[in-house]
Amino acid sequence: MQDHAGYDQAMKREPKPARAVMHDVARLAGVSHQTVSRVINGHPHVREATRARVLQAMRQLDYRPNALARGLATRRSRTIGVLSFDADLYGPSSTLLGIQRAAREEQYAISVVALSEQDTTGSVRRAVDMLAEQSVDGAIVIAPSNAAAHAVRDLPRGMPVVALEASFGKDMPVVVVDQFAGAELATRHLLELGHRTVWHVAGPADWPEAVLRIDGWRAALAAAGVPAPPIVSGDWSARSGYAAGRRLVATPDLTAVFVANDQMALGVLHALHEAGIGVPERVSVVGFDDMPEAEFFLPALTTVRQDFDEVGRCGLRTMVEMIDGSETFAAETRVAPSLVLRASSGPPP
Amino acid sequence: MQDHAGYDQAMKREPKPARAVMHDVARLAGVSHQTVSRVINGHPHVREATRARVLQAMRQLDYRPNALARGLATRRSRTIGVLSFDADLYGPSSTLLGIQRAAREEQYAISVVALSEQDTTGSVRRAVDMLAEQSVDGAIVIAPSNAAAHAVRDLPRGMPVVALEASFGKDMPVVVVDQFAGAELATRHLLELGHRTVWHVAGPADWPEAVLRIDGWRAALAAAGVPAPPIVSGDWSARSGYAAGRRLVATPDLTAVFVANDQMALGVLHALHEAGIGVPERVSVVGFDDMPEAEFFLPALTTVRQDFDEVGRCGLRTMVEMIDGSETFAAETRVAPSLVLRASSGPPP
DNA sequence: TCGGGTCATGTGAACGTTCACAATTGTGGC
DNA sequence: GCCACAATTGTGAACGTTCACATGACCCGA
Repeated sequence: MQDHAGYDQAMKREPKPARAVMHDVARLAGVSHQTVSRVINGHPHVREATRARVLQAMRQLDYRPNALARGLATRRSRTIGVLSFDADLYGPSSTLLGIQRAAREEQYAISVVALSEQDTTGSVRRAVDMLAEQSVDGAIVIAPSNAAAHAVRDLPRGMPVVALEASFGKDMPVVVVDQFAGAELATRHLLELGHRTVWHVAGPADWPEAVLRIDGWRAALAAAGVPAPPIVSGDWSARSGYAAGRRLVATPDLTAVFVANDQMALGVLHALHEAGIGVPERVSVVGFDDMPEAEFFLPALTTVRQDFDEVGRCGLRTMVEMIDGSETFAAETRVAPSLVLRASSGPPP
Repeated sequence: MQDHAGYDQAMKREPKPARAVMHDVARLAGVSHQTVSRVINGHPHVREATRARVLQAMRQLDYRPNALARGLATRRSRTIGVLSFDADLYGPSSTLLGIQRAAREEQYAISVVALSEQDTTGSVRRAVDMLAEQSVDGAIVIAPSNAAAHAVRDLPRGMPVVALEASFGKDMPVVVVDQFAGAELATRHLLELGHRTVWHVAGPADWPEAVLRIDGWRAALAAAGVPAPPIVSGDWSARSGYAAGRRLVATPDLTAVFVANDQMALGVLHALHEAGIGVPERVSVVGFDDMPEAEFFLPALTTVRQDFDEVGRCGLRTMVEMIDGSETFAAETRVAPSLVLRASSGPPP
């Protein structure tokens, strides 16, 4: 045994302070490990004096419970997995932030896996496996595009799942901003300003969000008895918005454009400016998202505000409710969008 | 015991498929659990036929190893904690993305805690505690501001830490973009265009990054024998940039501004436009970051490009090296910035 | 004075892995 | 035909919690 001790010491590069465990606390406080456990978990039936002694011992040893061991015993990891697609876009990334903030309040840890459109089925599969192996208590999917739908199917059966900003049928709770209503709002606003029709720069066709915005736009036009002009599509990036804008400037009767997100709207503004077309004097532009920068575009962008932070928070709250087994969680939470009026929209020339 | 079985069944709301564990696989394959473990971890000395049988059994039972149990036994969680401050800014959030991508390649899980400037010492402390309890193998701090320095101190001693985009003294590895050089680059560019002097809109004074950019700007001016004009400060937001811009337009001899980030630069552009000052005809503007939108500002923004994705990747790689105990990890990794020339800078009027 | 309850605490067995150490079998050289 | 040694597999004890019970001590009403 002397030898063994020697070996141990030789192996230790630095004499690590060797984290205190529950048993150490118990010994120091003169109680059993179970009593310590009770104190930690706030069980009743612990005498005040004992509790104090235990807490004192915990402080003295700088004890921190080991979440791994706890998770193993309890079959709850208090960790929620987040599967995030296209996390480089404004929407998904701020939704993620909302989730994180809410998680911290609820004392849940968040394990994020960021996937992108280009990920192969294999890599998505592996990412999902990782979440499963970590035995997360549930998964939140920030999944605007359809690619995510596949990923969801690979999650272990019986694991609670919440979808954000998209719905994959009726088998899981969903938190969404009402895209349809938002698009209507924007389009109606332009029509009410007196524009004869409203053009649309859409997002990728395989994103439910993009489709819903198209639908809302169409509905508003239809309600006004106006035929819908052809759609120009982009990939959400400012660059693609610029490309779309270049195509639009060739349109003779163009006076109003509803762009499916702010970044593309920026590109459109750029293209219009380049073509010497004044905004809003000759063409009005309305965006979608209300990213913080939108207010300082040239001109300041009229846009539809989505409260991503709120979406994230709601998503996490719903998740926690599912985990806690209450049967009362909302099947669908709708966050209302709102129109933010700025300088980029005005009456037609 | 019959009773017990009955109780069990009564408790189960849905008959959950009861995740297979290593022992189940072992039984099905007719080997011991240890052999299964060996197969999973790719140990040598397992007969090919046995390995095949085990793999088959794993597939058949849809077995996934339990990372919690593994972590408990092995004292390695294969999880890295990320402490992110101001994750709503472009820089930190894209750095985070780089970390995540790299982590996935290295098969590490990422546990993120997003903190903001407003977080009280207490809430930061609790966040750090959470990471510690999860027994993360190490922590990466995306910590531009000084507030983070405190948090780092609370991490358990002996836990590997890497700081990104900031340095807290010499006790931990650091990955940074050379802010000083970037600022010099921008300032020199403007001077070389013929501007007599260059004004500066700086970030908050308690951010090392902001200070380094100020230093680089000053150094470039000094090298040209030009006295530095007074600094205008913002908080990185476009709004604060706009406010700074409004103050700048009052300056009579203003011909060139170096703004400490792109979002503030957007605000400055807005203010200049509002005041009827042409860019770059009358005033040149250079930003910092090169966010994707910068190319589509009006006019397209000349800026200093930081490769945040690379910073994140390097940070994670360094972290993994530290965890693996190789003594060869870099104490400081410098990522070089580069100047991106666009339309917002030109010769003075 | 006795039973039946709640309070306060302790004991040992899970949870699902890996680790340290056997134990058993096969292989090649002499 | 025997020995040293490697290859292959198995056994039981960790890892640090919580859970299910068991055990006393105490209190209250009959």
